[in-house]
Amino acid sequence: MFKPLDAIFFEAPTLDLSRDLLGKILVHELPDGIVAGRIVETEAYMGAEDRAAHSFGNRRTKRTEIMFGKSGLVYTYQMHTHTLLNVVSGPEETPRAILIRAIEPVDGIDFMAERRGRHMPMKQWTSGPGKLTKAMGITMDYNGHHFTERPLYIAEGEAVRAVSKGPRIGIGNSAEAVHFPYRFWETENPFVSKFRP
DNA sequence: TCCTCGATTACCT
DNA sequence: GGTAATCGAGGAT
Repeated sequence: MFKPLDAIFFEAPTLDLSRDLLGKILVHELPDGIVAGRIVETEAYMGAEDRAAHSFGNRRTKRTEIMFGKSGLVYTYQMHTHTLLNVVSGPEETPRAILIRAIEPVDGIDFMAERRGRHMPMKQWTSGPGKLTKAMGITMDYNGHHFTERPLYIAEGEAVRAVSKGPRIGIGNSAEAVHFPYRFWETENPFVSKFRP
């Protein structure tokens, strides 16, 4: 059914990879079945030169260590009460990452409905970085896992129709980096996260 | 040790 | 539009 992409896919330059991830399928294989969603929104964090990145100035700590590893690794971290999911990018020692901000549910609809609450409109199940990890059952335990390996991986999907780009969300205290156009999304896809005022 | 704050979300008014 | 939730990372002391 779904098959992990080869590791070479993740070796593209970070901004190219951010765009290439759109349309790909994020898959989580669980004992009870498969949960999968098509990636429709991403944000690039450009490491040493990017004030909004955790690894700005090559800051190397227990938390950011994984970003210095090879491309395609999973970087998860906690934001308040939520888990956020990133794809490590760039060669080793270049601490870049791509935040997966939204997916469009493809498989495991019942599982997602159960986890997000059956009364919530489907549009709101996965339209945000914290929402999609909850919907798909992705936890901090996957930090350091690789996206080419089961049970959590990225597979080929239906190509995007059109791509938009613009400034990233929620990085208000990042000086000049606030304006960098590092957010990518599929134009007019209803599962893209809403801009936060 | 102590303090501040966050790559968010949901619920309140 | 405002804010609580909720806790560890990161920097200051």
